[in-house]
Amino acid sequence: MIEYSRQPHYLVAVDCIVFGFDGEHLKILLVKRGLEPEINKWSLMGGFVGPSESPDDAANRVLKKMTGLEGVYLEQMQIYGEPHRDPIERTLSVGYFALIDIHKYEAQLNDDYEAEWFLINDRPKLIFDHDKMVADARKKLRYKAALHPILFEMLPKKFTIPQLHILFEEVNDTKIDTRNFSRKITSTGLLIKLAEKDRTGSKKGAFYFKLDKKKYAANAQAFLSLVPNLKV
Amino acid sequence: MIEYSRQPHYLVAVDCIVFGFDGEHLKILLVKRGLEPEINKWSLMGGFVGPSESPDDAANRVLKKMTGLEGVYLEQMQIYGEPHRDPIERTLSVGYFALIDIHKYEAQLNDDYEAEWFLINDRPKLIFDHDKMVADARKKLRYKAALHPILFEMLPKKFTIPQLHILFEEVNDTKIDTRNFSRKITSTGLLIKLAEKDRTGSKKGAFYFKLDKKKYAANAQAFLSLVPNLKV
DNA sequence: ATTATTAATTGTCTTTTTGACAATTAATAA
DNA sequence: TTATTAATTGTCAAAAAGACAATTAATAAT
Repeated sequence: MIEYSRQPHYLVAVDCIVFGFDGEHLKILLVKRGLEPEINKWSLMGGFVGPSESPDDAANRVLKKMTGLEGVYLEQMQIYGEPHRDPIERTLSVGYFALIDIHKYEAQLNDDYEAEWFLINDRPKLIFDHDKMVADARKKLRYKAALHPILFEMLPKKFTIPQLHILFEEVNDTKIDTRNFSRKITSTGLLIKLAEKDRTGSKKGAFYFKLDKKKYAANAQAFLSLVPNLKV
Repeated sequence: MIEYSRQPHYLVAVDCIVFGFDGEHLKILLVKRGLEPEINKWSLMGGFVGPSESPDDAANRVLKKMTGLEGVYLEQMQIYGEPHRDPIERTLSVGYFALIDIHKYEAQLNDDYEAEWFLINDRPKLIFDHDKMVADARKKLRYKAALHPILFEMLPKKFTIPQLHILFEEVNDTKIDTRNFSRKITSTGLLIKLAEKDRTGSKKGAFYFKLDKKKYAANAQAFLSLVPNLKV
């Protein structure tokens, strides 16, 4: 008969892959680790799950602490639980990916952490199994974004179709036809065209759009097939 | 500065939602819990994660122990980590769902566990948050099965289109047009028609099919849109 | 003032896929 | 030989997808 008391206990942590988009490229937010082992090495932002919080709570707390942001789009990915993934002591980590508007993020000065954005394709080697986590997160982001309208989370409230287009290409690492993309994205009914134009990118300027919040909430779980020739 | 030693440690468990199909209805395999608290109450099959195994290892071990089956289709769902989900001591549980061919399962006599199949829609109340887990698993099964050819895992090696049809209807809790379903499922190229017929269900008999293993392996990650008017 | 330039926006056509719908076929039972 | 039952196959219209290029709105250059 199994008894609770005989069972081993482990540390449980969360690690967050924070994605952002600077208008050109997909980026992730990394921090310099503030504790041994591997102190001062680049790492995902993470922390241990406290006694009175769920892993989801912990992930939100960590994000708040390290980015200053609340109410961030956060999604549980999977658990990383190989016995020796942390060399000091067995620690299971719940991986999350987060999507944030890079412009909202104001670096929080903090003695323990220095956070910095890196191009997803040009980032330093990370500690432990964090490189695997990033790879998994990217895959899952691609999967999810192909079917659900979540990439808006990485754009400002007002955005243009060309911005959205580049973001989709960046996430899926593929070229998408402008005309077909435009048709698809507008046919979702999720976008509301504004009178204002963004004139920073071109002479003609591109119309701003915003999300139809109501329809977005209603369609958050809808499948939308937003990427052509989908193969994941 | 955070130190490992100060951090709290928790029990980590796995719980498996085991789905099966008897030819008519979707079923789940439940066990009578063999330890306090809630001893002898119906529960998902689960167990603690041992010191030298990953959660995936633990889930496979539990399944092997309680069903006698190895190499079962197993998929990590999410972590259940509310602080007080287990009244005795904080335990985080990794939820898995498994798909097995109900006919392969031979009840393993075991002092600690009595396993039994229940109709998914007519099952006893479960302990802790296990009812929530079942609901989540069902949702995820539906989601996954709508896009990936995984339901074959619940059928024998030789199966008929009508069997598959009923299974899809059962999982999605909806009627699917026979003709359209047949067209779609065969157009995947995943099925190989056999010469033999299953004569148990009708006078005419239905041709057996088997999976094209190679194509199945290649398409396991492909999107297939197998369910009409998909809304998840 | 006119023209050149640049990027945003819009449009057409064909092919493929979907969804709605019913007739035919292969066996056994009457 | 006919009735019965479930499996199998077929058609058509609508919608979606994919390939492809012309037009437009602005500014810059002449």
